[in-house]
Amino acid sequence: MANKTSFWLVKQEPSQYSWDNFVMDGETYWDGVRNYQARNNLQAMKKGDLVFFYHSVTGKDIKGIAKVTREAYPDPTSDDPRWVVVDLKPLKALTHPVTLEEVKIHKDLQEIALVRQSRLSVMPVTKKESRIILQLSKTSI
DNA sequence: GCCAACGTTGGC
DNA sequence: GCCAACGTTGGC
Repeated sequence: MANKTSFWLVKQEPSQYSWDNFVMDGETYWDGVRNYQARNNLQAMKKGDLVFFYHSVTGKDIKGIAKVTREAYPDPTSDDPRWVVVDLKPLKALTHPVTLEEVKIHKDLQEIALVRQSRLSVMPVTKKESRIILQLSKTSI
């Protein structure tokens, strides 16, 4: 993995758009973000960055990793120019999905935005946190 | 189903 | 510009 690669995490309710839907689509634009903080995170994504895909509400676990294939551009589902999307492509399903519970009990994941800011839907993940999540998931990239 | 944590809206 | 009221998200 390139050292400049940043990690992110996006949340989605699987009843609306699950990891399996995403894999079947092959590639998608990440639309519907209507929150400035989440939007700013989308805009900060660079092509090649890696994005954890989290199932909220049902499942509450990190299912897989996606790759940013196109940087932020205006949200085609909105007339409002403030909102943007990025293109994401599935990279790999996690061998072992990492549950919110596992994240919460890990002493080095106490500060992760997923726990601290439960309502944010697009958030940065530090390199250290990413390494731990990958370890917990028994997945290498 | 409840509620905490936020974000947004609108009256002043 | 403040703040109360309201709406939404998401964990429990």
